[in-house]
Amino acid sequence: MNASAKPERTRLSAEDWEDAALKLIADQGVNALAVEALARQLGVTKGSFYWHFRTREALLQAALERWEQYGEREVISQIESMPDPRARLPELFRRVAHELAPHRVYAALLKALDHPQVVPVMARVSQRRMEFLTTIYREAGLDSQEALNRARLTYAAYVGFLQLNFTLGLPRISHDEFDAYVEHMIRTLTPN
Amino acid sequence: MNASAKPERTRLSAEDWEDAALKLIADQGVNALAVEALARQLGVTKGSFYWHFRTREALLQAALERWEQYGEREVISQIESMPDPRARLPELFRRVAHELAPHRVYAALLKALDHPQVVPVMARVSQRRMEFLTTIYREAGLDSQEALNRARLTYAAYVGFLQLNFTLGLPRISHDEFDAYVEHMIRTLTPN
DNA sequence: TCGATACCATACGCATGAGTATGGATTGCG
DNA sequence: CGCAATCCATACTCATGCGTATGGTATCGA
Repeated sequence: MNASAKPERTRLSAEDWEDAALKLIADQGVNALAVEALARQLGVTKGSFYWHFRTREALLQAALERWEQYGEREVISQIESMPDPRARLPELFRRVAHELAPHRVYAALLKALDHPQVVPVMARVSQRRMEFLTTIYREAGLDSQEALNRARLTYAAYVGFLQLNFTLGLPRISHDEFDAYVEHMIRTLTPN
Repeated sequence: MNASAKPERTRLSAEDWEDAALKLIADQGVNALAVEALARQLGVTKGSFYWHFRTREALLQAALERWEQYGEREVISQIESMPDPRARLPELFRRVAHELAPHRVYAALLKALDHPQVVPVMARVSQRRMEFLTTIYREAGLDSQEALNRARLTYAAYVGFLQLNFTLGLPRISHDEFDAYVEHMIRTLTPN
């Protein structure tokens, strides 16, 4: 998918606009999603945009749905295929911690939870991830209630971390220190 | 301070505008901070505003500084005065959990971390709170490194919780279930 | 009481960004 | 080749929201 990134001077499709929109959202947030700005970045004008989309709102909607679909998927299935349930949590934590790039859109959308269009998307995505986490905690030995609460705690820590490090650049943590933090988190949040 | 909320028809001061601004920020976020909207809400027009402030930016700056000063303060000193260090963490968690109203501004500012004016404020506030948490963890028996990481984890969980429940309304948790969650969090994050 | 200062209303200018109208260029296809 | 679609540029309109100019009203001290 997407054969032309920027240099090729072929004509654009709706998907190109959606990809560019997601890129811009990841970089500058949902508020910065302006059609004329996007057009400049793509080397065209508004005239092009309004052929592919009826409105700016429609672009945002399409981009969000695109992100929701082709979002994670792989990570979940790979983790689920691991034989030892107790080994899944550490593996999940380390993976997510070391692949922060794909989470930049999520972090940006987190800051736009007042926007009516992003709320339902974030609600669905967060809900799915929470359920996944709860299942893993159950398989790791926690009872139903404990697993749910631990999943809430874990996911909150994940969300909070994104906020505090991506956008806000708290005392720019070093690479080694970050690894130590991840291991600390694993020890603290993994059952026994 | 502030003798007239809305009904009294006395004339306004700069502080009235700042309070109204903070209220609006807590309700609708930083983006919604418009001077004509604020003026309508206060029953006056722009003409009033631009007598007290040179620009919209100046108002935001003043409101942020006001919030940073008269923000928390009390909680920290009260917790610090508790004799038993091990009892401080549970008490802190329960207090924060049950007084979420004062944290609405913080939650709103969290969603505006792309705004250059709020970043330094949030950096300072978060930094202070983190250091406070780290100290408490040390006094509770953790060594330096562990205390810092545990503080990071705890504060991230706090921040994430604000996002997931204030703005996003994840499966609207019940009151009893919320208490259970808080107790679970205390058991999980408090040393031994 | 009366003038100076503090506070506010009205009426502007001006920039930005969404959306429309319309015509030109390019491509696939018969 | 040639004619439809498809894709894009240019040139507008329109609403919003910041900031300014200027004049009016209230309030307080001398």
